[in-house]
Amino acid sequence: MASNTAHEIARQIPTRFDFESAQKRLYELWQNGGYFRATVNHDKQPFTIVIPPPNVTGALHLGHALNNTLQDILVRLRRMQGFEALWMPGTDHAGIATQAVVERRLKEEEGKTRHDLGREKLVELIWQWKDQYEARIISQLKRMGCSCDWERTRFTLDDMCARAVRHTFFDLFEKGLIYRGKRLVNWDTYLQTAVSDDEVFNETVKGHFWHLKYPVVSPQPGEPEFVVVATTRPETMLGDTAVAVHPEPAKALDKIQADLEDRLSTASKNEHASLLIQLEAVNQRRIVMLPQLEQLRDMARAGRMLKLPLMEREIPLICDEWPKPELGSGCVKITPAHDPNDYEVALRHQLEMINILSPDGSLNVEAGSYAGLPLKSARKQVVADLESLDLVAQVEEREIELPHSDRSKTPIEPFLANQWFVKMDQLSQSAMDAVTDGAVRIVPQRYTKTYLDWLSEKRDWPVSRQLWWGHQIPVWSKAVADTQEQASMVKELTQSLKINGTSAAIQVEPCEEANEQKRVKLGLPWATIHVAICNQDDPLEKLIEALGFERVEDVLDTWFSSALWPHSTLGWPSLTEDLEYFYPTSTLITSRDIITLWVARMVLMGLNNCGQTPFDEVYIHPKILDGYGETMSKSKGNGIDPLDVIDKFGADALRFGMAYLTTETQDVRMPVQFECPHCEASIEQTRKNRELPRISCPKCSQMFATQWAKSDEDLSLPRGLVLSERFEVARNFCNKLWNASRFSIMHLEGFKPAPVLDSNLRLEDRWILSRLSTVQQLVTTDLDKYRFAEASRTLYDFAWDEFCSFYVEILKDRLGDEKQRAVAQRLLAFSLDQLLRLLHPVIPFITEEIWQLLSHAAPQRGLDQIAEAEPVLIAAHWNVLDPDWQNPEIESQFAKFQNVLAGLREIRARQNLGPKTPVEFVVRCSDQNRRLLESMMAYFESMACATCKGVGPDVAIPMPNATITMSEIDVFVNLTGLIDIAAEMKRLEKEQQRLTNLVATNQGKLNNPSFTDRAPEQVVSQVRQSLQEAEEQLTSLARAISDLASFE
RNA sequence: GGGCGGUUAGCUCAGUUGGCUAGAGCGCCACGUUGACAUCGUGGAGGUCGUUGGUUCAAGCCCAAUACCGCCCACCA
Repeated sequence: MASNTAHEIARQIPTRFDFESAQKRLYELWQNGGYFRATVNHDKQPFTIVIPPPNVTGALHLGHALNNTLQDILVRLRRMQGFEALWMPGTDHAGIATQAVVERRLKEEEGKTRHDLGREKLVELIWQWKDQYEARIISQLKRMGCSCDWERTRFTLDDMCARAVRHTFFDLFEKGLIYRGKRLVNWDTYLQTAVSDDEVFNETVKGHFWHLKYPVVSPQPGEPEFVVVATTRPETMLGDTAVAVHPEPAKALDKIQADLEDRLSTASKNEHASLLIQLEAVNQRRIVMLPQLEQLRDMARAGRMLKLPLMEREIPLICDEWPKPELGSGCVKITPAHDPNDYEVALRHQLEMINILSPDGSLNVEAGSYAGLPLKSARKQVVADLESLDLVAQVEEREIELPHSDRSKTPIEPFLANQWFVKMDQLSQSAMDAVTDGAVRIVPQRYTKTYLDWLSEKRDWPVSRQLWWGHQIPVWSKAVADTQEQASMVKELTQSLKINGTSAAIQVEPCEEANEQKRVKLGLPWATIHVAICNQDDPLEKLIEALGFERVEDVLDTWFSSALWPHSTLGWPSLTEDLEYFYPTSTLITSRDIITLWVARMVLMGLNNCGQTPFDEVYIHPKILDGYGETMSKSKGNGIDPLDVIDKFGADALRFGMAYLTTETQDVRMPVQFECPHCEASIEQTRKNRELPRISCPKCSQMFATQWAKSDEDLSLPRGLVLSERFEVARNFCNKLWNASRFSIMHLEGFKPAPVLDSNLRLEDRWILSRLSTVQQLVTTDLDKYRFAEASRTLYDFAWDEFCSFYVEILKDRLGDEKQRAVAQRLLAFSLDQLLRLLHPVIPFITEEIWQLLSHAAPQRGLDQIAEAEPVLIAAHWNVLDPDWQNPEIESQFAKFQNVLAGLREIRARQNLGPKTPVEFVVRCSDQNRRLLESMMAYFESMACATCKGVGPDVAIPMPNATITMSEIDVFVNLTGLIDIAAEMKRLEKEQQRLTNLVATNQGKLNNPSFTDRAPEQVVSQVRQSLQEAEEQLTSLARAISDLASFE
């Protein structure tokens, strides 16, 4: 640019913000400038956020957009406030999820399973996948404007995290807080791994309820020939090792009855009926079933046996409290290896546990002739065989809640396996204390209950996964045959290898089968010796492997490494400067579904490893749902891609939209629309059309494809974007800001910086400064308290309704006046500067762009002190304006001007006057108000095309007129030659009605002695004042009405 | 079964510790476009705050009951 006059610069500013090119350019400007970098700086206070690491399974969705927008808003705010702000980025290896995705692709594309590849090859393949998706995720975060310190980017499986994982594992192992045990696990037969309870969801499916008859072995006279048991999974009967009956059926029924009666006494009407029905059922059962159950109980006590059909095995009838006498036949078949409750029963009664399932979901040798059959066929076969033996008493149709794996979406089979656990009692307690003591504060507070309830169960955490993708458990194990071998092996390890020092530890796990005979019969070892090694590639590994130890194949649950995230990313276990300075982190921003899985575990691991909680505060943000209140997901087709929103509306609009929606409630609804790629029409998404591969646009009748497009024909169609109109608000806001700034900069031609003298400030200047200062304070406290929606709303209203609609409009006049221009320019540059700072954390791109343009036109600016503007807004200071500028008196004076203006505009609209039709008016008011309004006269002209012909207590009232009455001010618009009397009369009468009602309610209040006696004095006087004002206005109005009537 | 949210204008949502006439955006209606912005401007219509009862001088807000919608946890041989 040869001559950089402000006007020329401004002329080059397009009327619309070109966000696409600006986003790229500005992001590079920030990144290359090193503004995202955070380093230890003891002159500053640290502010740290660790990103909830997104899974490397795929792309970011709208939930991520929300989560990361909020984090970036806080980080940018704190950076501007002068904190050393660190936002630690990274991704999560997401064990099961990622391996599942890659395996599925391997199957689809090459028809191979992981076993065809082998562990090493598969892991290598997943690393490639990870690189690709990590890059994609990071580029998405960058496109959103996230100001992470990218040089620190971590991955939960990188060397730094691996080191932290091994140290943690070793520490817990050494303390005896990690152990191996045989447990029923949720077996995913598709992925062939155990999944935790948290990775299981229930789905209601249609199923059957089979009632099976087990013959009693040599029944005595009077005894039944069969015992009936019911099951939804008949094939599991092959692994039955007992049938149980309640030891005290009568007592149990009594208790149930007592409970029901207890509840009946406090029940609501609705419950009442259902309780009565239940009571009746218990009574029935007492009559019909009790004798039978007692008989079975006696048989069980006598040690009677049953014959397990098909397997021809004798199994005992036992007494246990698990079967509920009020349900079914009152008897339960016990399948210890395949049902969690039965497992507990088996432990109590030392029953044999027969696992009939292979890892791939087919039956194993324990299933006798059914071995090799997949579960489904086994079920059919078992039922058919039992039917042919007439051993099926009954089959019911029934809806069954079936557990499914969250990852593979296939049914879960309970399965007995060796697993590793973390003992939770102490650790949980420490994490509970951290929250109850206030060391960690959860916002909104209601979520502390979720957190505490879950932890208080103190259930041990199963941490092993039969996967290849993850941190392999650093344990080497060896079975020993007897106590001598055990002793000599332990001796060997401790003496010659000096294990049990700082870097390796031993655990001896005795065989879970206490019965020696059974143990030998089952071929189980005497004990297993486990050695955990702390450091990677420790030479000790080779040495113990030479002794016959084998490394545990399992990997750790992903959440194990995630739990270390706040300190592992800062260098723990080394006591780095970073760790010392940035830990504990300041706040964690996440969604509520991982409060237990992640937040709680981070707290307890942080306490265990660092002795300090990992963060001071946790903010839980809402979930985004579609217009039907359903969660968004790609599999439903209602997911909005944040990149589509960025492409269509810009990153700032995405961010503003997100912040604007972040209220205190649990969920946010976002109606979803397709956008026709041909005509840009917006088509409301319904449950039906969101499942279609192609949609015909109702506006232009052309077809477009959706994410479901599979056929070549559909794929050849252009794809319709999935968007929400809720981002339009934000886009429009950005546009408004852009154009107001464009106007401002255009009018900074000839700008000369100089301090603005107090005497030069007009009412509107004091007003905007008061508002700016107030808004700055409001926004700061709102953001401090995570009230993102309120902060955004305040900014939106201020920027649009006050800065644009009033201040800029008013300045138009002064900018056009040579005498006033210089001061007006200084004020305009200054207030825009202030506004941009306030908006920057939420909408960083557009504000930075305007900042740069503003600095071209007005490089030095200020109010009382002139200074060079900071070169980039991202590094500008947040607090500039003195709170002393806040002035309620000025604001209320300005409100009078606004009211008069609004009144004039309303009359114009009512009289249907074009914007250029001039009108004249007079104002009747006190001298004080006269002085106030006189200073604003020019603006009535410029903003309402209205000329004032007189103002004061004794002005001559023009006739005919239109009147606006307000407190202490009456405005009369001269309507000679213009008047639509009927319209004006209608308006006046409506106003009269409103005031009459107001007078009536206020009078009613004041006539009520209990109100005047009991309400606070302030409230009473407010009502008195309101009444007085209303009455005065009513008087003026009555006069105006009669005048108008007489004119007619 | 236990817990947690929600129900305010046609739609999506605000509404601080109870206190003047319950607000916004979108949509709708009317008018308006040679210089910041039609992604705009000005004005307007539109609400018995889910229902019932209670506390209070005063309830969208507090209490109790109830209906519906949603989420989480547990359990169902």
